[in-house]
Amino acid sequence: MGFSDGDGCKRCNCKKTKCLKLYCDCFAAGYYCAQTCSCQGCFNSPEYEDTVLDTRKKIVSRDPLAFVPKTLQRVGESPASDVQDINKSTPSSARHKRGCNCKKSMCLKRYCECYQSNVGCSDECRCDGCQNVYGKKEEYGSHKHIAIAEATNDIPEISFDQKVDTILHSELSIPYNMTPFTPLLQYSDLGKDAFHSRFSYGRCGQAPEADIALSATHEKPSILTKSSDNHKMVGETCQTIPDLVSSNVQLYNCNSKSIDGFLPHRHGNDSLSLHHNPRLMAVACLPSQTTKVMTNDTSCQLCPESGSFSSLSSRQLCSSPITSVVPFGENKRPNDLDSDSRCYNISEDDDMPEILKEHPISFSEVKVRSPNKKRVSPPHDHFREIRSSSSITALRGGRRFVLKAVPSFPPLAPCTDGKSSPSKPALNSNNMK
DNA sequence: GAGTTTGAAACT
DNA sequence: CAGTTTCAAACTC
Repeated sequence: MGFSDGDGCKRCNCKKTKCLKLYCDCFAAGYYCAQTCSCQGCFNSPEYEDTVLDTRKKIVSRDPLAFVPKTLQRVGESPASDVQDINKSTPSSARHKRGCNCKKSMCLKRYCECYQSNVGCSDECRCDGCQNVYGKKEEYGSHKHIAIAEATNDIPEISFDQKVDTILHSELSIPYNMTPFTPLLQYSDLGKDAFHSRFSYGRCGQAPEADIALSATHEKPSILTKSSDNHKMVGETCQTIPDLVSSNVQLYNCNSKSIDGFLPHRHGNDSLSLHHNPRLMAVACLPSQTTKVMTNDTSCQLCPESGSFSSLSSRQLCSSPITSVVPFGENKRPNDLDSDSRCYNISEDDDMPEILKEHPISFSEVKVRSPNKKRVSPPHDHFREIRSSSSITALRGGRRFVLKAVPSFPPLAPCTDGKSSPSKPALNSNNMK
């Protein structure tokens, strides 16, 4: 359970776990421990990057959603409304990714993860006597289903684009005041060009940049980092994902050689936005043909109003474990995007790879592993949405959309005062393995 | 600040 | 996979 100081960094007090388990808030949040942590025998520092990475891999192999932000934006509600007053408002449109399991606290204390995240309980919660002031689970259950219905073809007056937008919005919207989150930006050129991109790597507000290059596609991505410190993990991390998750959702940059248009632009110390609003569209893809780009401690938000991605400071974020398939068709049909629209049009992909035309993917292939039987959330509902929305594809020449859930696996973002002291415990492999 | 309670995470 | 243990944060005094 986290506590943080003003700069948004977690502070932990771990004594036994060496800050290498999810008990440790710093570790769980994707941060290295800070000097101000009171932890003992901490291994969660850049010094032990390899150990940290190993541990993270193991945890993710057990629970692909382990490092996913804890709260999700709800369908059909603008996060902007939640942002009006970060300190006072209730992000009523958010919910905890797995729900809580409170028995005694009635979801009225910070023992409750929902309450702690300032979100209401949902029907995914298994809490007893829920009195969550941000919303009792019964209230949210009905709300969600309404929202899902809105995202489907069941409501004929909603346009195709609106439906897509609804889905994208629901998955990408990021309420404030949530768990820090590192977005997973994924890219597929579907066997075409490799691309280069930059992403920032933050230390709770600072953002040393790393250059990465990805090679596509039928293999695990090869990600080269060219950065000053601690960035190797990003590549390693990304490589683990395809093995760990049977499904994923990706951002695609179709036909592009760079995603510069998606580069985060930093405003001040820890506020980022992604400009240039590359046109987005959902495409079909084969899971094996994906390459992933992971950004760091900034999160991307698909802003319905501006039609652009933006990124929020790590402390202000939460996001979904599910991301929509959102390719960047920078050279295609510029008119597809309404200039001021909330919607991203789904384009016909003229140069859609043959393999995609010949091997349509059914939703039966979409699955989300949830090793933690107790609370894996995912995506039943999301996939209901998606499944429903998939009927949309019939409207557009039989295009199939495969939206797969991918666990966010945020690269560690050491706090500004992240530990790098020499007084670290000696690395003992016995402790780590 | 010490002790207790709580529920998530980890383990069996 | 259900039950149990461990853990660290939240809470109380």
